Amino acid sequence: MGREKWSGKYRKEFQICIMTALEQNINTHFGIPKDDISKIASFFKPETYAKGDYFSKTGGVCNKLSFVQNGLFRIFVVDDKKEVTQWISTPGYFITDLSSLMFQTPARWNIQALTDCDVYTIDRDNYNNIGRVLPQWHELEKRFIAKCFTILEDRVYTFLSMTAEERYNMLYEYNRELFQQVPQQYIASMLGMTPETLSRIRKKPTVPRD
Amino acid sequence: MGREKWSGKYRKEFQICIMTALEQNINTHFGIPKDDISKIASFFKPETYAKGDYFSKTGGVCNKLSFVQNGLFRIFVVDDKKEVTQWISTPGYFITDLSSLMFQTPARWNIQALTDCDVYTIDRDNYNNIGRVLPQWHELEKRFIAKCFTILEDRVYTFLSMTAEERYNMLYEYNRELFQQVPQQYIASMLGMTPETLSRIRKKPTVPRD
DNA sequence: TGTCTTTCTTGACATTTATCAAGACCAATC
DNA sequence: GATTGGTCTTGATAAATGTCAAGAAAGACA
Repeated sequence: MGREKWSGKYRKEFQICIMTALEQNINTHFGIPKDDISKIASFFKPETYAKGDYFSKTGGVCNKLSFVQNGLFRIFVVDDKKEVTQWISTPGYFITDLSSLMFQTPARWNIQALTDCDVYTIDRDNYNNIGRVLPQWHELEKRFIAKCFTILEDRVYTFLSMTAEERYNMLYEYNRELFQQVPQQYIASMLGMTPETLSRIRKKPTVPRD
Repeated sequence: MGREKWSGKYRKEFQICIMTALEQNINTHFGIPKDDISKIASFFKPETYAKGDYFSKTGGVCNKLSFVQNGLFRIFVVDDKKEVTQWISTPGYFITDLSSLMFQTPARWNIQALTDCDVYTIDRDNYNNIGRVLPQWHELEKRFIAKCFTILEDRVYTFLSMTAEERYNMLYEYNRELFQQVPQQYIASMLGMTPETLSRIRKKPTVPRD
């Protein structure tokens, strides 16, 4: 689906729709009044990425934060000519290179669109200004980042205590659509195994797939 | 060394000394005026833990945040009667069960003193009040947690891209004292390998130890 | 539709790591 | 100074996972 579609009436509807999803997301993470939610959401502007476009590149500076409305992004680094996929972002999640956005340090991750994507974006200037418009902002964001921290703790735990097969099962239960949407080699990398190993795990009759 | 020592003159000196270390730590993380640093530090009260004491237990609620002045804490969970060590906290670091402190949910981790420990502690009530005394607090804490997030990202990356031996080498370079101070089985677990594997890695002539 | 490219699967084999069990070491205690 | 409990090491073996190479399948595109 080409990007030209997003214009005129379509663009308008897209915008309304995405705002709602973004507002919903903000709502579930932060228990705050509707007004404030709209205030926050109003800082975000619609953007599109074509398949293959980079949202962020290692070494550059990432100066935006985006809510993914539609499409998939892959977060990865290139290490000795091997790519290591750290995560795949699906609709409903935010993407950014956190340390780069917050401390203006070089980005640590490549973030690339795996498909055509619709996002809602806030740039650094506006990002730095939310706190003035909405005094609770820093506290809300603190809580949000703390949640992300907790998720990463869980992720570390999976590597400390689970086998490759167990990690596969966990991801499959949590997000089976992913397996139809992205190349398995990326999922394998993100699970800390080779594509061959993932393929073999999925072949086992005892293991769920598709 | 018994805990009775921490009384009278000793207690006083300990307090001054720990404050300095805490203030120094705050200083390196947040570039803020001396006054504010002291203000923050003044919320923290000295405490001691004896070897084996629990700072936090899974299932309970963790309602404090502590700065480790002296001694070691182990963060772990019990999983199918096996213990999984997530991390070992050394002097200069903060300990807490973040999600439990922040959201008052059940603690996810056990945090136990591996040695007699001196810490500086803030309880939940005071923790929730800092923001009123020091308006920038939430932003500072947000940045601090974001740094912790980044460290965890790196930790995930080590599991995605490195062998057991490489992870050992990395930790050994970063903190070789640890190997003299805590049972190797805990370090092995934290590195995602069995004690036997760690022992064999350390036996190799090509690998640094002691 | 056919061609080209990428991704997935499979097999054979190598390597890494885990498991189990026994003994060595070390430090605390009576 | 023997005993005990905990930890570390070592060996034998098994299991899990990685590597390399080839072919199959699936998608992308003209």
